[in-house]
Amino acid sequence: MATGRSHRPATRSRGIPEATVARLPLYLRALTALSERSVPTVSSEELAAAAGVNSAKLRKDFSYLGSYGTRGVGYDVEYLVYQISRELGLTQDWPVVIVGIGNLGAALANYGGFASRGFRVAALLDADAALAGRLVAGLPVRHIDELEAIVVDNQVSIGVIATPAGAAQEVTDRLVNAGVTSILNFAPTVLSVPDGVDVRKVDLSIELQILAFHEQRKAGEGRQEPDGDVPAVMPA
Amino acid sequence: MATGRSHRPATRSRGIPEATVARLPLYLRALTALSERSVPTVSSEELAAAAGVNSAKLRKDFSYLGSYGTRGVGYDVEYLVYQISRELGLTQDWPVVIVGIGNLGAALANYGGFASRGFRVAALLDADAALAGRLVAGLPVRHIDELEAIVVDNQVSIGVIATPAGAAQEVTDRLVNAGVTSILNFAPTVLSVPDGVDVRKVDLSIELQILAFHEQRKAGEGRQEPDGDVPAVMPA
DNA sequence: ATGTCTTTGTGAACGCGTGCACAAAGATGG
DNA sequence: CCATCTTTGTGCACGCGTTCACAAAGACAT
Ligand SMILES: NC(=O)c1ccc[n+]([C@@H]2O[C@H](COP(=O)([O-])OP(=O)(O)OC[C@H]3O[C@@H](n4cnc5c(N)ncnc54)[C@H](O)[C@@H]3O)[C@@H](O)[C@H]2O)c1
Ligand SMILES: NC(=O)c1ccc[n+]([C@@H]2O[C@H](COP(=O)([O-])OP(=O)(O)OC[C@H]3O[C@@H](n4cnc5c(N)ncnc54)[C@H](O)[C@@H]3O)[C@@H](O)[C@H]2O)c1
Repeated sequence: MATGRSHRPATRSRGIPEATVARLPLYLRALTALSERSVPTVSSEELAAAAGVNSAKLRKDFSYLGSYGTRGVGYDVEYLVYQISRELGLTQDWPVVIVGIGNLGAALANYGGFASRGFRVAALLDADAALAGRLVAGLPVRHIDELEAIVVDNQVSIGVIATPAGAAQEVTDRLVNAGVTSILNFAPTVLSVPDGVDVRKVDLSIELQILAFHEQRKAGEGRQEPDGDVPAVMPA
Repeated sequence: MATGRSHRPATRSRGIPEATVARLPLYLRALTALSERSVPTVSSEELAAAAGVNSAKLRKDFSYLGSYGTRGVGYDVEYLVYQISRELGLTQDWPVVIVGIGNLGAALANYGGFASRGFRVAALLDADAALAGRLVAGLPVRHIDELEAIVVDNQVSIGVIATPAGAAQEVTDRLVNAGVTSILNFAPTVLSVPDGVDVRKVDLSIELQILAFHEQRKAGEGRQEPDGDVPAVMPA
């Protein structure tokens, strides 16, 4: 079992900073909207506003991809859509398995934005035998025993985990063993994976707690915390 | 309408760095698990491993909260649970409304991890009149018209948006107008909010695209991109 | 061709976050 | 009371990310 180092030091793959990679999908979404309205070109200022970022940041981000703009005019929308799609690897198909078809897993399976960008749900997996065969979003739920075969046969490299926290590590191990190298984890656990496997997590509970922190600050504005006001428990 | 600057420059509220705030829930989760196993104390090394972070980082994070450790021993688990909870504002109740009770909204409503940490679902709201009154996770779905009254009456300060993208900005405006100052957005749109309102977004599609980017890199290992291989479309 | 005007692409400065490495603090045992 | 051993708390250096500000590039009109 690997130590789950999962924190590569901001890998900067071929010179594209991680922070930039995380924003490319945002730009792509804004550009796609422009494209649908048949807007031919867009300035960094306009596009930045649409994506909710600073325009200098956007220009610098694009500069990592190459010089795709025209001074005095802006960026060609279609061309940029293509370049970003290619950079993100969206010009190819990515088979995905979803494991754990409960409330969340079923919602994910039904999510339209999945297929829209080259992500194809190859299979839905669950340990509950009672679920097996049932159709969710038009796909039959398969039993978890079939995991390895499905991953290998469909060359699945991306797995989505929506099982309870207790099962997440075991599912991860099986996915990784079968050949999956990218995992999107919705279960509230820290996953251990070998080097070379990417894990991203989505954690509702953490997001809410961060909001609560700032909310508390807003409420306590001006009022000074006594700070010595610590009841009861103290360490030996 | 405000410009939706939502990016405060790493606010550093009362000296606690934003990056630290984002990790506190992680520590809290690990500590809670220890607490349930009645472990009295824990070293920074052990806790860091459980939370999947560097131990020096963890110690520095805790140092922002105060000197709660004992050299040669470690940290008192219960005490730390209390301190972090207090810092995050989890010692009080946070009423939350969920807007858009479709696939995702219903899954969120059913999510147990919600109530477990002081977040109480005050109401479920949807525009679909056919849904009104139906029970989801034991709560009746209320019509969106009741939004303002519910927010005011329950002093709701946190809103969760799970509507289609097209409705998200309008829902946001209404929430903010009614007094909500923190928003967790699941719809794939950039939201504009006035200063003082926090927005956090959860975007499945973006996460997948980031994974795809790295996946593509792994696949293309060694093989050099010709880079001049750009078909068809070129800007004038 | 030349000048003007717009917008890109980037050099440079700065601030935040991370991790090493170690001194100081305290526990523990004799 | 002293020595030893463990573990914290932090000074420091470094690298990444952000933003400003501006020179250069190109479009467009005359
Ligand atoms: N529902 C939410 O909104 C939400 C939000 C945030 C996080 N989460 C997390 O997502 C996960 C799923 O949440 P949910 O509400 O859908 O739970 P759920 O109980 O409705 O669904 C879990 C599913 O996983 C299946 N499962 C259990 N063990 C399995 C295994 N070893 N292999 C394959 N499948 C297995 C179960 O049969 C079940 O169908 C949980 O970890 C939860 O904490 C959920
Ligand atoms: N399902 C997922 O896994 C998933 C994942 C990522 C993002 N999202 C996003 O979350 C949102 C919801 O997804 P979903 O799959 O639950 O969609 P859904 O269509 O199942 O549910 C949307 C719900 O919002 C309600 N609604 C529409 N307009 C409204 C309004 N103005 N006010 C209040 N309610 C309104 C609809 O009646 C419906 O019940 C979408 O924006 C989607 O892109 C969903």
